[in-house]
Amino acid sequence: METIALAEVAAVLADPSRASMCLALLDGRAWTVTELAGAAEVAASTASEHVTKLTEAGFVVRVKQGRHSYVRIADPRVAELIEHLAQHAEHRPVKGLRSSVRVKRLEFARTCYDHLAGTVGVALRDGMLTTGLIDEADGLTLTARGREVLGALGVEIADGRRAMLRDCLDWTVRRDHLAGRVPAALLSHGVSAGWLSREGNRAVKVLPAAEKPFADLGVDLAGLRRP
DNA sequence: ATTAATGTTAGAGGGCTTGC
DNA sequence: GCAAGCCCTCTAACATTAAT
Repeated sequence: METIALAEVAAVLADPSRASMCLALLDGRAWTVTELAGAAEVAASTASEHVTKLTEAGFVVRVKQGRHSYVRIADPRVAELIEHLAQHAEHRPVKGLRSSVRVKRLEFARTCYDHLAGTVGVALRDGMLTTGLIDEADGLTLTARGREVLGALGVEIADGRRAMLRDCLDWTVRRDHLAGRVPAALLSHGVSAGWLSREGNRAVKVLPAAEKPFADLGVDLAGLRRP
C-alpha cells in the first residue's frame, strides 16, 4: 500500500514539465499558471493540467485571485523534499560558461524556498553556532543571546507551529544550512532591509549593507569566496 | 458595453510501453 | 508486428475577470 502511494507521489515529480515548475516554485514566490508555463516551456493549458496534478498530490496550493490563479509550494517540507531531490539531479556535470556562472552564483547564495542557502547559508549556521546565537546541544535552538541579536537587527520571527530552527542539507555545499522560522524571518528582513537582493533563478545577491549585520551573526562575508 | 488577458476544459494526435 | 492503453502535449472553445 505504502509502496503504491510512494510510486504515485514519485510519478507526479517524474515529469520534466512538473519538475521544472517545482524548481521554479522553490524561490518561495507565488507563480501564475502562465508564468509556470513559461518556466516549463509548455502551453498554458498543459501547465494548468500539471498544476492540477501537483495540487491533487499535495505539492502545491492554488489561490484564485481575480482572473489569476496563483500557485505556490504547499508546505516548507515539500520544498525541502524537492531541494533534496535536486541535490541528486545537480550531480550531472555543468556544460557551458553561462551555466557554470549560474551554478557558481547559486552555490554562493540562493534561496531554499523561504530561507538562505549556499555558501552564505552554511556560513550563517557556522557563525551563529560559533558566536553562541544558536545551540545544537539539545537539537537546534535559538539562545537568549541569539534572540537579543536578531531583535537588535530588526528581525521579527513569526509565530506558528513550524520549527524555529532545523537543519537542511545543502545540495551545492553538501553541508547543513538553517531552515525554519528564524532563517525565514532573516531572509525576509534581509531583503526588505537592503542586505540581500533576490535575483532570477533563486540566486541571491549579497549587498554591501549586509557586511555589518552578518558580522553580528558571526559571518565574515569578506572572507567568503564570491563567484 | 466592449475588448483584452488569463485560466480551464474537451477532444485529438503522437510517442512510448506492454501484452498477445 | 500489431493493437491497446497510457501519458504528454497541443489547439480550439469557452468562462471569468480586469481594463478601457
